[in-house]
Amino acid sequence: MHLLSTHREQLARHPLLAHLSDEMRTAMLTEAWCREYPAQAQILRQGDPAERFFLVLAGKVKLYRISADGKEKVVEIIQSGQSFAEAVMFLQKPVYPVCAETLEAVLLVGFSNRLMLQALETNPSTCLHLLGHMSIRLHQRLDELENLTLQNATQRLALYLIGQVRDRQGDDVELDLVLPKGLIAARLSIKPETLSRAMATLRDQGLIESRSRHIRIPSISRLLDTFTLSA
Amino acid sequence: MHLLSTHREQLARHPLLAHLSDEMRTAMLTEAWCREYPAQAQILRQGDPAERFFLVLAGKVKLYRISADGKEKVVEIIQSGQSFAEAVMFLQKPVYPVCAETLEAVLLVGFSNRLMLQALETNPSTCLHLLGHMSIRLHQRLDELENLTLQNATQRLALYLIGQVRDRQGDDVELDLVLPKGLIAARLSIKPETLSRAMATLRDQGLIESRSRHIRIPSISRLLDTFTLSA
DNA sequence: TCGGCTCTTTGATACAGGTCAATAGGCCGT
DNA sequence: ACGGCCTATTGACCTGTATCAAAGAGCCGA
Repeated sequence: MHLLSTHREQLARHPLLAHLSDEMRTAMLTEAWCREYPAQAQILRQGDPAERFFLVLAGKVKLYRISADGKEKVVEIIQSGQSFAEAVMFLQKPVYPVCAETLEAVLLVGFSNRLMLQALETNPSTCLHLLGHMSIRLHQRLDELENLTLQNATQRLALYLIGQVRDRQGDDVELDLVLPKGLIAARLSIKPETLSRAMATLRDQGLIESRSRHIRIPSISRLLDTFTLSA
Repeated sequence: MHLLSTHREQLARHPLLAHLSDEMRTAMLTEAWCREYPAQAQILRQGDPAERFFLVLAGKVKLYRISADGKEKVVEIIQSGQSFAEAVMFLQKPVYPVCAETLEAVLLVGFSNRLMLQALETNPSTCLHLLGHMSIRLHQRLDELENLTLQNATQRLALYLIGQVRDRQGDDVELDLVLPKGLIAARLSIKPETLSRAMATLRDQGLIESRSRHIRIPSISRLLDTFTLSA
């Protein structure tokens, strides 16, 4: 694998590799491949046999699911530095449960499931890290299920916006959306039109100000209260 | 802990305990408590600090979440023999993410998270089992998310019914619902009224026959086709 | 057997969000 | 600056599910 040294470091620091023995980590790294994808490229398809899990070094990857009747559900947007498909290797019949597609140019590293499983057999500490990792994922999904069933479109948008806030000091906050609105809509399981109307609603209530991608939240707490108090 | 020997066996066979060393398993079992609950009893509340995970020896347990504005979302129904809250111990700040309540008289065993974590540190094989376990859970949640967003009430009911089928030999199948309809509705995130109408729809289309809790599916494949073919 | 429960079904109506269609705004290459 | 293309907004309408209300259907306990 030919990688920039900055990338090598980034990889070695990743929690899934950091706690391996030196030989194991080296083995994983020598066996790994690294590839560049253009924007809108198919990385993997739902149902493909899963032999690798992945780490995004640069760019964004969209994970989505196609239902029997062709509709698409965006499951997650993987940002640079994050890994995905690490949970698949533990299935009896390892098959990717989602499709993956690049949103922009992407630099991707693929690691062998087989080697990783082998490594885990003698490395409880990495096992525990992975368990922690998957536990968090599991709880995120729970949050998401709750949001989908218990909150309406406007509330989901509000939660999304709050989740996007970088530096949380102060109640008045500004932020820039990292994704086009269409994708945000997909992520929230609503249509772009509905997202548009939801933003309008928040704007009308004075809860946000927005000029294209740039958004100001005059008071996060007020925004939160709106639906905490069943409004 | 005072347990019937049948229960002891059931416990020892459980995948999370079966692969522990004998001393570890004994330690877990001596430290565990076992309790009986009446129907409709609160077992644990969302937000409580999590010190144990649980195994249901008899009865059914409802896991649900309460949102900020008081609405309830049923996350899962735990049947006899299943465990729950095993993923919580890996969080930095272990706190139960759901409420748990008995649906009927329940016999419950509670194991120490601390001991289990300790056991895992020296037992990669159990780690791997747990990883497999959580991986399956994670993928179930994914299925559920897809169902919620991509399928309508009738389709969700159809999938639920198919999932309830015990012996899958033959296309013509009969089954008895194990839960009252109100709970099934909650599990599918719909109102009882809507469930009623959904059943009526399936009945009208000749896809099922139903007499109270007892249901016949003349042709599973036809039932599946109904929405696979985007009908 | 009779009330009095809860669970289920059915009907009427309301509302959120989806769908379709038209318009407006950005961004880019020429 | 122009046209073309993609993204975002706005409007009119439709559909699925929730909601409210009432009536049946089971299932006790007296």
